[in-house]
Amino acid sequence: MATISAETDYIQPAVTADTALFSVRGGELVALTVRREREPFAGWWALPGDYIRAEEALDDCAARALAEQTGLDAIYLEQLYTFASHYPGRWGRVFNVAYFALVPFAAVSPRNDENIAWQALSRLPRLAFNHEDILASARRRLAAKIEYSALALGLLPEVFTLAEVQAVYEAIKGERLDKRNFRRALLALDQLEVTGEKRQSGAHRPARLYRLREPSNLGIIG
Amino acid sequence: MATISAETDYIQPAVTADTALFSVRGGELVALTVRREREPFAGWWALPGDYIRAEEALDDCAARALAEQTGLDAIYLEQLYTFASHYPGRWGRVFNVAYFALVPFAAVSPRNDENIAWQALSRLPRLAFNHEDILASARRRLAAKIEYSALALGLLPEVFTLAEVQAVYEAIKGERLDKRNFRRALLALDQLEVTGEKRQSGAHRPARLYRLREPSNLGIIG
DNA sequence: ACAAAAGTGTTGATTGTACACCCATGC
DNA sequence: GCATGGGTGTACAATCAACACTTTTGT
Repeated sequence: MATISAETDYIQPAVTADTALFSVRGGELVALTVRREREPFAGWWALPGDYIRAEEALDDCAARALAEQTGLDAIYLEQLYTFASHYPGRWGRVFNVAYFALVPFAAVSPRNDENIAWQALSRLPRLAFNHEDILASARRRLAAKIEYSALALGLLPEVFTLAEVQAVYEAIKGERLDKRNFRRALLALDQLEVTGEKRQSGAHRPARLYRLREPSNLGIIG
Repeated sequence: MATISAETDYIQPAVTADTALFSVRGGELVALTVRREREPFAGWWALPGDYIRAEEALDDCAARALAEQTGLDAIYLEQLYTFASHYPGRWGRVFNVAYFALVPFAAVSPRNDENIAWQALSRLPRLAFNHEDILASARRRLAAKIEYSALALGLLPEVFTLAEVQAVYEAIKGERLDKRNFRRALLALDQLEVTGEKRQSGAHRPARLYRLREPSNLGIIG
């Protein structure tokens, strides 16, 4: 490298992994936030995240921060983008490696804590640092990925009705979908199987319950 | 953040931006490498890259390293993935923010230098660090993106024949394409215009020359 | 005249989209 | 018996994939 800068030139920044964790509650897309205790941005809502440890992998750091701060274990975790920020003064240079994660709705709840909250994406409060940008970016990725993967099935509990799946897709895409076309396409993925059970919920015909055939391969379909 | 680690816990790593720069030469997909002068991996081929400067943006760092080390200015540059490596001893923790870039073939040449070389992807030498992984990852991204964007047009010189465009796509996808279907789909993007000129190259009918209509919007089509 | 790449349309298969009614249940 | 969400099929449009011959040039 002919023109590399002098060694003293490169800086010693901090690196964090921060995760945009999505779920669906009551037909709305929601993201998990935790309240910051320390400066900077003490008292603000922020995405769960932490400084990376000395020998830790990035993915492990994201998963650890999530578990420590919220008690949740994501069913899907994927690196999203790295942001470089500069906070003058004692905080200096910070790199945020952003992650994007999903948990099944209603399957597990975060630790009951005033300082942990699901935020509806449609009524998002101001977030610390650049976390609103991270969340927006993660949301675009999620919307893009559900078009060609079975990823959204990761937002579902163990057994579910097809109407629930459709509600998840509608929450993510922000539009209504045709019931017959949706069900046809969904079942064509060949990822669901009927349990044989039904669920009664109101004064109408009970819905068939489904589960994932292979709990593993949510990534790309095919 | 209830359980955040003590401040002394987080580490002070080095951060680099490294770029997988693609082009097409003689119908083959090629990537640019530079020979490293210093340890670690002195003498090995590596992707162009550098440590980030104190107030530099990541994108700027990638572009600067490319310009300084190869004299090239990429027509397209996009962040790809961040890798965390650990090199025991004095090198310590390094984060590589990988970039993915394109330059037109034959449009500009890198500085003439023994220590700069285009490598055919089909005959890639061993690379320093994890740069083979970065290159493989960049190649997957390129292959995925050309399916739904006009990105590959960035690999072309200012004027070009449709056969040349097809050669670029075939090099990236690693398969032969149908001439008629390819041309129909390409022209349907509505990004090309005929120059009126023709290019004679051998004992056969000369080919019409095209250029990009809007040199700007290679990203997503539509 | 022949070799070599340029250029050009049609057809069938697949996929996507729009759309309306009957079913099972609780009250 | 009526209100409620569950469940199903068909027809048309759009897109994709396969395929072969004529044109222009140099030798």
